[in-house]
Amino acid sequence: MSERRSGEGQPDKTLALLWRNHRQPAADEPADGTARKRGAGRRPSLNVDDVVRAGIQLADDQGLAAASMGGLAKELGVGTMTLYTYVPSKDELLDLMVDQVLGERDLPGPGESRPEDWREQVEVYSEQTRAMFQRHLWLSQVSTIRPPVGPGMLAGREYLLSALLGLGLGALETNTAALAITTYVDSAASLEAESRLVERATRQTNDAWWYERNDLWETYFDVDRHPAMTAIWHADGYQSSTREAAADSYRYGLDRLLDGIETQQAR
Amino acid sequence: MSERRSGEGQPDKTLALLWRNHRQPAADEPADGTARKRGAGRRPSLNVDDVVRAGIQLADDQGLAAASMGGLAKELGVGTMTLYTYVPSKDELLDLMVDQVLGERDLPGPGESRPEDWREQVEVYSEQTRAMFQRHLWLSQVSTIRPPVGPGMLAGREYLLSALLGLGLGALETNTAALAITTYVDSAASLEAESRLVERATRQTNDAWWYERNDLWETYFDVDRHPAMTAIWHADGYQSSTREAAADSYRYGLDRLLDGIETQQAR
DNA sequence: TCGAATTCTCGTAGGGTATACGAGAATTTG
DNA sequence: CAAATTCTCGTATACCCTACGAGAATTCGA
Repeated sequence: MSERRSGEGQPDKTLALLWRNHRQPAADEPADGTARKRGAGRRPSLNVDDVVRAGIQLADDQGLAAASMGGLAKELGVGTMTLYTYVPSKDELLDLMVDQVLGERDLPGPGESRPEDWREQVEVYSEQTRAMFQRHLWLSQVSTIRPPVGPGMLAGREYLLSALLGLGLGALETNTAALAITTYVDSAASLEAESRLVERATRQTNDAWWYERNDLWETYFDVDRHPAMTAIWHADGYQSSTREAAADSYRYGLDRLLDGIETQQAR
Repeated sequence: MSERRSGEGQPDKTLALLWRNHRQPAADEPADGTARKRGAGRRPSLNVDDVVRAGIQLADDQGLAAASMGGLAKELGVGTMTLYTYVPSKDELLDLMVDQVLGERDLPGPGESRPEDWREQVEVYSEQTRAMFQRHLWLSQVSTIRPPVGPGMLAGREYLLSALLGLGLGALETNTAALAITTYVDSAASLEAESRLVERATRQTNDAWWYERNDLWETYFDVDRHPAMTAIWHADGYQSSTREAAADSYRYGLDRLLDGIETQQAR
């Protein structure tokens, strides 16, 4: 791996793989990387979808680290290097896995029925994205800086933009708002998933982890240096459950963000 | 490493290391893990701060992967295992590095001068945090689910809470709002840093990366399935620079989030 | 029917990672 | 000048990804 998920190879091949099940290129060329002339030569024992599916399954069940090329090959009952017949590299496989699960979100396409209120439409995006992260906790460990530009990712972007278009904000502001919302929603959902992952890996709840550090407050905490925290503490501002606090702050932040965007409408 | 940064060891030792330069425990016990009785025995050639400083430096210059125990030891001119005299594990070293840079943010403490407007105070937090991520890009690769509970982290939390206290929102809502703000600010700053990191590692700007994928639009993009994206495109809603788009959306999202929180005040 | 061409299969080898263990070196104390 | 104490660090283990190239399977053309 270069450093971590670059997608360096040839972009053409990568795109062909990502869009392999959306036969758009009407040209007679087989677009390569997905369809072969099926003539001479040994028959393949797998196909790309098999590998992607198995990768997702393994990462779901045993964590992203278990979805190594070696582990995956063992799972599929082939030699490690055989996988490279179907997928050019581990990075590209990860791209395929990510776009696959992005596409599994149940978001209405153009023309399909959806809530009337734009805020409720954004809620749908938020809930579907959170659910996706919960189903596939390993997503929280994957960089999204250079996302797989496949059908799954594009469908998500399309839906969110379509939800905001009704606000009549102007093209540039609509796009900016959509970026801000995805930054918030995707990041918060990712943190939620990462939290569960850590709990699973350490076999310790985050509440228990904090509890273990309780003598911090007696031994090291200096009340004079932390008057605000002390005030909140005495006013019962801290919730007992880390998970609930995170969920509440997520909902609160999203609602306030949408409040703010709504106000721009009347500007 | 267990899986990724857990902080499993004994919490007492970990806390003693984190707070090693804040001599609070007035008891005669040397709190262990940081101070020794300095009697018999070979003299140490380093101390904890040396190791932490060198770790930060190396991660800044060559990336987090280069700051391995082996690489760090070479840098310091000692054997790899020597480092374990000063630091119990790689995970704990990372905690120390993180708390160190968290503490480097220039945030006014209690009683120190600061802007009057609460929004400007939040801006200070935002800008200082962004600058920190830019100085130490590797922070974007470190999990914050179980942060180092040291002086640096606590100072940041204290400052943000103190900025929000003036709003008079009630203890619980104040805390929830602070969590929402850190989620947004820290995540966005982290994404910004990660973006630069990827550009550095691949020696390719993100704009160039997108440009390489331009024939997506001709070859695979289906206008009928993506009317909203198409509309935004035709209305010049897309910016040419990825970096600028991210910066704009960051500022926009933070402003709208604070708008929304401000409205709650009058409720 | 039988090369030739094509395509898939996968063992080996190389350069990384963190850290448990235990022997040896350095220093002070009695 | 031993004994006690503390720091130093080589070795060994078990992973990771993937370049390379030899071998196996299959079909096509003559």
